[in-house]
Parts: sequence; C-alpha cells; structure tokens
Amino acid sequence: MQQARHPDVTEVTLTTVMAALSDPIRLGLVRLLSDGRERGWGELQAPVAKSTLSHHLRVLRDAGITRTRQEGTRCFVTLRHSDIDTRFPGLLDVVLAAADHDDVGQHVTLATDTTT
Amino acid sequence: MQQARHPDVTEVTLTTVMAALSDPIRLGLVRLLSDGRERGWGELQAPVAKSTLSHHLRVLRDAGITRTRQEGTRCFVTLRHSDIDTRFPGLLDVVLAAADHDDVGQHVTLATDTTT
DNA sequence: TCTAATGTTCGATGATCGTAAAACATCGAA
DNA sequence: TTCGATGTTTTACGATCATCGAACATTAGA
Repeated sequence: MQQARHPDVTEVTLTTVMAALSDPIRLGLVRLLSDGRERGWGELQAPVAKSTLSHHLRVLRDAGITRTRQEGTRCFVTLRHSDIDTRFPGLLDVVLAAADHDDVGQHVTLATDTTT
Repeated sequence: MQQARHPDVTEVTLTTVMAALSDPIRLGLVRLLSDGRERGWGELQAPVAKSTLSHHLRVLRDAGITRTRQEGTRCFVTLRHSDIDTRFPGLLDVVLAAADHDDVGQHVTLATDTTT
C-alpha cells in the first residue's frame, strides 16, 4: 500500500472522465463525495466485493476525479470537485444533478455504524 | 435497412449516455452535429471502416443522442439536442464545450466534396 | 513479537467494446 | 431487369472491463 499516484489537472482527459462516470457504482461513489466531505474507505458501502470497490476507487483516482489520502493503514477519499471544474467547467455539476435526479448508484451508501 | 428504433426521451439513461460520449470518434460525430444541421451519412468522415462508423452511429442512436432518418437508400443524422437537454439539462452543452476546448475527435470531419 | 485490521494486487472468468472484412438488403438509375 | 451505390448485419479478433476470491503488504494494537 504505497502512496497512490494522482494525475495533475492538466493530465485529465475528457474521455477518461466520461468513461469513469459511466458506471453506476462509481457515480454512486461520486454522489456520496459530492458534499465535499472526506470519507473513510470503510464508510463506503457498495454492493460489490472489497476488491471490486478498490478497483472502482482506483478508476476514479486515475481519472483525476477523486483523491486518496493515507493515514496509517486507513484511506480517506475526497472528490476533486474544483480540479474537475477547472478542467471541464460545469461538467461535474450537471452530471451530479442528473445522477441525483435519476438516483443513479442508490445502492452505494455510507456505513451507518461500524462499532456494534 | 429497416427503420431504426429510437428510444423515447424517458427511456434514455445517464450511464448509457455517458458511455456513448466516452469515445473520441463518437464525440467527434456529436461535435459535427452540434450545429443542429442534419448531415448525410456520406458527409461523415472518420478514420475508421464504414462498418465501424455504422457501429458508432448505432451506439449514439441507441443511447438516444442522435436520430437517423432514411430517405431511399440514404441516411441522414441529426443530434437530439433538445431531447437530451430535457432529460439531462446542460449535460450536452458542457460536454460539447469540453470536447471543443480539447478538440476531441478532431479527425472526424465533413466530406468537403464527393462529386469529383 | 504476534495478531488483527485495512486496502491493494494478483490471477481468473465471463461480458462488452472497438475494429474490420465480408456478406447482405434495399433502393435508385440505366 | 440488371447494376451500382448505400448502409446494416454478421462474424471474428484482440483488448478492455467488472467482478470475485485469494494472496499479499502494511500498520496498529495487544
């Protein structure tokens, strides 16, 4: 688990971003992060295996859409909202609005509680 | 060559549209059609075989992004701009702006002349 | 030091994609 | 009616994708 690479804003491409945002689970993740809050990996609940979730977070990270920060053995994810907005003005907002309207990725949720 | 099926506006899904717009050739086609003019199939020049071009136009049509009209043995394509805008307000415009800015699909052009 | 937790990476698998050549269907023109 | 033009469909191929389980690496905690 070494420090993950994040593309610079200038390296982000439209087709990669569009492809990353064409999957319902990834759209669900982006929706969860759209409030700007940083989320812990363990908070993210998706109806897939953890290796698959790791894969989706990698696709989003490689596309420049999210940023992953490590703290010890934990990971924290944030949406690179302003970066994407700088690169493609308005894109993330309209996609988020559309995804919210259609409730895309509704099965991606936040863990209510992990300490029971 | 029978009449092609076009999805109703209500049938259009976000993930399908995003996936359709994540290919440079298809983005190039959408850019060409973005002026609202109807274009003949033969006018569309792309660096792929005609069967591949037919495939891409089918993906766009199935996604609800374009409309194909037949006139005899010829086909004419238009962008369903208002339909997509009704379904996902602003999406097509921001994607087109981004694609124009980055010149995505620049190798998709209009045939200058076919009668030489 | 040993153990448990946390994610990532590594195959493997079935599905889908982009591509092209070739066969096909349809229609206009000679 | 025959021929040529116009796209579509079929088939095939290699690449990529989403998915999972298992193995792995790293770190916190006991």
